[in-house]
Amino acid sequence: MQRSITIASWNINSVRARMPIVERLLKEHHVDILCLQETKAANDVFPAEFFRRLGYVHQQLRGQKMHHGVAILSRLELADPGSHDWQDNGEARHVGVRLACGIRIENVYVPAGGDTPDRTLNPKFGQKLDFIDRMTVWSEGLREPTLIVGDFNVAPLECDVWSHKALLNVVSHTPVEVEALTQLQQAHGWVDIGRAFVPAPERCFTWWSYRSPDFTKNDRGRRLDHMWVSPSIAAQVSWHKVLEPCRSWERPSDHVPLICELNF
DNA sequence: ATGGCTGGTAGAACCAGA
Repeated sequence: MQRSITIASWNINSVRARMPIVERLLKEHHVDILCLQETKAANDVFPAEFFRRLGYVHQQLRGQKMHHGVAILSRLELADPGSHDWQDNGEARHVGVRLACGIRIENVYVPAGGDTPDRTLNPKFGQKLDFIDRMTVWSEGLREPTLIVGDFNVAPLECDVWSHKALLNVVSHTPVEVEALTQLQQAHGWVDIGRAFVPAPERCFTWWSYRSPDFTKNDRGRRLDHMWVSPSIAAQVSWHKVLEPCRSWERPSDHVPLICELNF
């Protein structure tokens, strides 16, 4: 068995629109397992053969037409695939697998939550909070060593956004979302790999809006994407990076990849 | 100046993202 495994996570914002830069990521970085979110492709139009040719012959696809969709592409064998419906409406937002070493990989796309941070005015915001609450209940019962990655759509710390004050009432950084994510983290003692390797208050954004003509100019980023690991295997994570340069690649996603290595 | 853009799908003065 391999002594180490490299795992990447990327909200790709349409896998079919990003095939050149996905290929670039996989060729420039040693990635054993790639977790994608927002693939925007039903399974029958997912570019499975493209990934097979790159060596990612083990695949777990959880797609749907138009929106959402997640996938795990792997050079290593994947076992016991599963999918939680934490949204409770059938949307394709989670897929999980077990690796031969016994560790589970869970790949999640938490809903964005709409514009208004009030569940009485905006049902999508309530769905987001309920989604996180269902993940919390799941985490409370979790016994297997697990790495959970994905677009959590919450920037929890003050230093996880370009301006804490400006974003306090903006969905992704509101106190109620941060509280829900904190409860989720505590339910399993999840270790935030991002902040373990880039300690607060160091800048660590993973998303920049498309709306700015030059995202580097004002640097109005947020840390929405995360990798969390069970406390029992936290010491096995040897390094972690946020691949910020990918935001400047041609025809980019608005999110950048996260990558970490697990040792045995 | 948190939408100024981007994608999918339809063929929209659409929807969604966050």
